[in-house]
Amino acid sequence: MTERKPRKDAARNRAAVLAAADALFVRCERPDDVTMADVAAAAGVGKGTLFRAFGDRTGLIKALYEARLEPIEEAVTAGPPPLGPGAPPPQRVLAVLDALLCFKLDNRRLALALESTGGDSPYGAAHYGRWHTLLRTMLEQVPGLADGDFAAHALLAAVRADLVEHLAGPQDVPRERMRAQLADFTGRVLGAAPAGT
Amino acid sequence: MTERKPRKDAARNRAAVLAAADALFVRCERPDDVTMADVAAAAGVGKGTLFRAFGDRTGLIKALYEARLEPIEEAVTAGPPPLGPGAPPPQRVLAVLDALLCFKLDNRRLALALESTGGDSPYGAAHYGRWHTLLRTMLEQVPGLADGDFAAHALLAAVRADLVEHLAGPQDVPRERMRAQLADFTGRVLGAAPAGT
DNA sequence: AACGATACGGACCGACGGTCCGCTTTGCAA
DNA sequence: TTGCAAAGCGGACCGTCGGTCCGTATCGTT
Repeated sequence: MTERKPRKDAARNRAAVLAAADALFVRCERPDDVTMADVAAAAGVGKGTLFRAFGDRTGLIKALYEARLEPIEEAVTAGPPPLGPGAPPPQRVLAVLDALLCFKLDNRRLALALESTGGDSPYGAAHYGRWHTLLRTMLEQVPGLADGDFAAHALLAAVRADLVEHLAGPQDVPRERMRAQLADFTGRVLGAAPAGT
Repeated sequence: MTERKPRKDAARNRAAVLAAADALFVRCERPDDVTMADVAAAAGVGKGTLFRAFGDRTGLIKALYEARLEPIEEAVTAGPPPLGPGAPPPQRVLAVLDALLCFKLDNRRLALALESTGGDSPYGAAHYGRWHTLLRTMLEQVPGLADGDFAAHALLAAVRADLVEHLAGPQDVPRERMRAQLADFTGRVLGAAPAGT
């Protein structure tokens, strides 16, 4: 309805901006020494173009983030178990959180940029709602868990970008160790009692 | 050694700034519509004074935060159990996290300001290290918990200011409910098997 | 009283996110 | 091919904010 196909140059510029921003975020130390002017310059584009295409800084970061995240969301909604649907809830929760952790490790700066976008919290972003709903739904199928809603929030908090950055960076915790730690922690939440049914 | 007693007006101004900033942070919607100029004006002081006393914005917020936090740290290090030393680790972990949650509920805007101080993450702040060490130490005495270090980080992440804000604000979760949720979640981490010894 | 040390305060600066508007490009249609 | 309106471009420009600087006022000591 309200769909209007963009002009060719607009599409090209949008892509150029995304690519440039991506590269800049990878190379930067802290996310906010990538300025909008930097991105525009690196993309060979005026600032006006950049802001028209993405609205504001947050919009640009969100667009980048969603683009990177898409394969994972695809794998979760339509891929094979244990990530995809069909796996028993506990295993799938483990798998989803692990995937999320790996994603943040692979996109540290970008995730950091998104979550530390001053002003609005990460909890306003659309994708957060999706992850939370998914986790909550699965957690509610775990017997004995009183409150899936809060548990979902808390588990997601365990893979927040700045925590991951803190551990992977200054603390120098290796990737596999972090994954194991997270899996252990999550396992406890899912039911520390190893016996069952 | 490097201690020099401050001049009387300096001390008075410092106090005025702290009080003014405190009031402004309580009344504000988002932490960054309290500007340094606002604080200076509200305190009846020039910007120069403000920056000389606290270094920068982060310094001011940290000073405020630590001041507010002091009673709780006191209660933890020297008060009666279960918050103070002497309580068995699981109960004390519960008590500490509950105290922390209540603190963030009572100081939402301030905590938010501190943790969203763009640039450096919350993990650089001194008090974070203190809480983490305390929790880790206690968690390591809980049997079956493989990694107290990560668990401590993850539990602290569950009471992060913006999560608390998200739940208490937009989601309108009542205080007591949040406390119960956190306690339940923490209990699971500590050992979901309620039976035992 | 007088004088050095200390602190004050607001004009000033540089940076950044975001806007505006005259000019260029695009793509449709005659 | 040419003409033309709409869509898009880009960089000068703006307001705001954190932070600095330095001439002036205050303190407290002798």
